[in-house]
Amino acid sequence: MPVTLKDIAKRVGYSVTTVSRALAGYEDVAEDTRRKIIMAAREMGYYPDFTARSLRRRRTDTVGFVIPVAEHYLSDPFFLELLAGIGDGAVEQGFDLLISTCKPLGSEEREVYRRMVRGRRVDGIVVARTRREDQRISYLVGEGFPTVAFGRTTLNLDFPYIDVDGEDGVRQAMEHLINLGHRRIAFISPPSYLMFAEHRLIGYKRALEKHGLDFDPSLVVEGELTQSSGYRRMNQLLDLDDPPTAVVCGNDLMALGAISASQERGLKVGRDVAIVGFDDIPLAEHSHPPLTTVHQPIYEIGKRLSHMLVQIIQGQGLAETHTIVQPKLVVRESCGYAERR
Amino acid sequence: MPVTLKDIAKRVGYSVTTVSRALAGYEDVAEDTRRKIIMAAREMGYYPDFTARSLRRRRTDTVGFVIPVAEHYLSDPFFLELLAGIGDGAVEQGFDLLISTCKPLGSEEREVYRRMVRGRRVDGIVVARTRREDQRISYLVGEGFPTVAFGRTTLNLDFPYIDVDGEDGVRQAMEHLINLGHRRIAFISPPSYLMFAEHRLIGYKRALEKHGLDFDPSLVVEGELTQSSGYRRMNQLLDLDDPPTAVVCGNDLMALGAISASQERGLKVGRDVAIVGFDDIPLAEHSHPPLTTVHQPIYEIGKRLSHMLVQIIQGQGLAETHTIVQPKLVVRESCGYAERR
DNA sequence: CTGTTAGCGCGTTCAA
DNA sequence: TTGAACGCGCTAACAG
Repeated sequence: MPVTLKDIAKRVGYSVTTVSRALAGYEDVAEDTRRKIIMAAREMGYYPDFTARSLRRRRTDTVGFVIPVAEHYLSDPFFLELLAGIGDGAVEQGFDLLISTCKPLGSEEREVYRRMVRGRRVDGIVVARTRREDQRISYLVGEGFPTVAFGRTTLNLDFPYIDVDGEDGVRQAMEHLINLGHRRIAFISPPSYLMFAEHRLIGYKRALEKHGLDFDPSLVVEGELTQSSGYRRMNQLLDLDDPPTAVVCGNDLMALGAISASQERGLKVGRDVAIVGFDDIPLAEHSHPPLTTVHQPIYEIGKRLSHMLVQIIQGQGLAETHTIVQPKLVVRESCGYAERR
Repeated sequence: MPVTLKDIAKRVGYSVTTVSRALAGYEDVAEDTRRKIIMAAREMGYYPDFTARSLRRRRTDTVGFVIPVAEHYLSDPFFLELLAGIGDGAVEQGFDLLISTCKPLGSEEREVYRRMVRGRRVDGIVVARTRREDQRISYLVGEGFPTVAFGRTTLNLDFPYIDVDGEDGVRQAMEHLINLGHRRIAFISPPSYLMFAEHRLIGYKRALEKHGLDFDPSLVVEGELTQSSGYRRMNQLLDLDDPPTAVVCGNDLMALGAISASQERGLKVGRDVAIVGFDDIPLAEHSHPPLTTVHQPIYEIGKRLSHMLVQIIQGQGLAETHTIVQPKLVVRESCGYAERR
């Protein structure tokens, strides 16, 4: 049986109240009494009951995060990094992290969020991979529940977020490819229901426009952020009568798939075809050839989101509620730069 | 303000108790009463308070998992898959998942586990990447806390686990390489404090022995399960006066690093040098060349661990408490098999 | 069938 | 400086 305040009280001969206050560090406890109580607590191995404390304080010191898992299980290192950032950020502030996984879109998802919110399971929620009209956000904001998001939405709602300027990221990638002489550049887009698909696509289009290149719809295909879908989409692009010489991918995983597809056809990536990713997951650096990609500081964003969320939970104002982070193109060899040196 | 049982009771004119029972589906409530109560609850948007319920029932319906993060953040897809498995398995049984991250070994880790256990934060814990003398296990078992592990230990303690037969996995890899004609085979080991490092090393040694090959200590180096450490260790091996022609790596990430290192030196992996990994993370299939590796069903193991844990929590007996899963070599191209066909 | 009584363990009045 | 009383929201034993 776990040791409770009552047990300590009985042992030292003080009331539960006094024990509680002594342990909580209240000033109105005699030094001597406090010492005795703390000693006893230590000896008896007292540890406050989390549940009871939560009920009383009306907060759980826990943040929630629901991982949207598209396939039967997830494999995108993006989430692992984000998770680590959120987790570490939470821990730094004395908060725990409650995780659920759930297929995106659909009623099950709604239920998962309701459970967390209405069951007062957590004090706040981090939403990632925002959607254009994100029902999760509208629900959470509607409930007045502390929420922060990685990404924007098209909703006319004010909520705190951090987002990466995907438009600019893709623009950087495009400029680089265009400078290298590419004219037929394809784009393997993330699923279009995701908000960042739109930003990245805009970056693609703007860059074409700016350099007087035509927009060819057959060069834009939609993938599912997985390697295998990148692989399939790349094959599709290479099957075109007039295939692209360069491809910008919606994330690194798809870029890796695209590399595989190219290599299987005997193309040398970086020479015969240029491939650029987005995210800069740890694998990107170690792929073969190393992947040129747009770096976004996922871990740091996760950590910062946690900090923001905790601030909101604790009723402190936020200095910045809408942060746009500038990503940065990391040039490696998959687009041929290295060979030109 | 959230709606409570009391609010409903006031509205329908019954006692809190009756409302509670009606909602919980007890039989001893008049059909008519139940209907009214359920209607009211629905209209008012009632949702049970998780914390209060936990306090009363003395259980949280939550399982805990502490991710051991060696570097400043984690990047091994292994954990993501395991996490997904544990999470899905938990959800299937109506349990939530509480996550913490923590550097392995050291006092901070002990505190994290104490917090979960003594604070009755969770009902049970999953331990992964067991260590030879795993203090986490001895602590948890000592506390009599529901625990399951992915991996064995050298401790003389009885606790439920699932483990992969790493010895046999490496044996399979070695047999394959030896059959292909390799005689100088290196082993990039996981950190030796990990239990599975030992099993895999034994598999390596036994295979050498069985085929009458000498054990050369300079061919065994210890890595840290990351790509960059695989990269460094591989370089070290290739710098030997008499470098190996084949390398078995302690996990896929290190194998990917080893591939990079080899390629940077102009070696063609699969022809000039054979590389085998362990895990079969999704990336393995898509690396270039595709990685020959020992497959272990990480997601399924995670799920099964969750199921076992919940069974223990609910006081049901376990059919199998010590499960050894047989891994299976997946032959791809990094060891040259494909070129021999 | 329904209500009363009685906590779960903790923290916050308020009075002594 | 300390303690008694009270309640967070829910559930369980018991009585009627």
